[in-house]
Amino acid sequence: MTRDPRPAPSESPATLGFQKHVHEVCVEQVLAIAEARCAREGLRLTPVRRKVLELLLHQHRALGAYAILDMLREAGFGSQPPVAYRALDFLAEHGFVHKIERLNAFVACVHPEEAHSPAFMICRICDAVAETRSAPAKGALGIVARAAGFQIERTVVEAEGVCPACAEQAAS
Amino acid sequence: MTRDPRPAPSESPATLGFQKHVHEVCVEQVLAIAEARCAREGLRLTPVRRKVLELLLHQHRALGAYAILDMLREAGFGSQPPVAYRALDFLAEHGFVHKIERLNAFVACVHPEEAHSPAFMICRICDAVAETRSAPAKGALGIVARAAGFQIERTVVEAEGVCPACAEQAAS
DNA sequence: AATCTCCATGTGATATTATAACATTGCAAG
DNA sequence: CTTGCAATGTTATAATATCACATGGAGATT
Repeated sequence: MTRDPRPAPSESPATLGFQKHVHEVCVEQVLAIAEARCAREGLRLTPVRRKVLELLLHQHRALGAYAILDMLREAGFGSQPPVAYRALDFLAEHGFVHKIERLNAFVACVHPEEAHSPAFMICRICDAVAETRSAPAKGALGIVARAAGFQIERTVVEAEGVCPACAEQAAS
Repeated sequence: MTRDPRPAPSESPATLGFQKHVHEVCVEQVLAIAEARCAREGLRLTPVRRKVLELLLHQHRALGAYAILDMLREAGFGSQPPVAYRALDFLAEHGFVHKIERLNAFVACVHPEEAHSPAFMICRICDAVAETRSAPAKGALGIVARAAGFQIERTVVEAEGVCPACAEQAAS
């Protein structure tokens, strides 16, 4: 059993940054942006890669590589781990998806137009993930790093806690 | 082969926050603090747990659970994964060690006197890890989280880059 | 002292996450 | 056309992590 047993974050019109929104629109928009950027930069958004991005966009939550792999198999793609990992590597390398280190899982990026340092809020109850920006290198950490002579190349910023929907449920 | 093939961070009087220091002193100090705190709070710093903490203190770098397990075996303790993971769980739960999510590995905490939100600088060349404090919930992320209604319980802040020693070596 | 209880440890088995290595395919530049 | 190259497919295996159950030891209870 590689499928995730947790409850999906609320209903299908899910949460983005934990707010309601019309889901199909955001999926289409981001896919269009991704395609445009690939065309512009000479990247190849092949069928597997596109499918993986699409699968992740339909969730505002993190999916493990093996959950993705199951879906790829169902969609008729190869069913061995490297198929999923290679697509994820490509997407992550170009900023279309991010890896959530805390969960060993992946989420679609919600603003792939440009490079950025993401930060995440992860609900420990429903696994919903909201992305926001961070600039840790500009803050206290950046000061410490400069003082120590450490050159920051990349940052991982993940906050774990309870999302508004789950907090409300718990209160009731 | 579960041992890490990377070069150790400089010589044995290693780096703490990437600065030189007398290593034996800091090991002893932290062990003493840990023992005092366990006594005060009724926690049991058993032989395995103490050994794991000691092993980690002798490195200012992250060690994987299986590297630790190898050393435990050599020291005559049990050699199955749960032995290492249980000791690490205990130590992490009480803040004596931290897990570096980016590396799936563990470091000893350098100031276990009190609860804190750690932040790390990880050298991608030598795997040295320096710990500092963070207060991400107080900064930009905290503002976003409050606005979204997200309750932060715990944060992961890890910066990856190049430590001063490795930068110098690369330059030469 | 005997027993009970709880927590820690030991151990075997297995689940989950990730990568190595190599064959195959398909497209595009020359 | 064929050569080269990137992507994909597939087999195998490595690395990380947990489950389940047996054993043991220290303090509390009788």
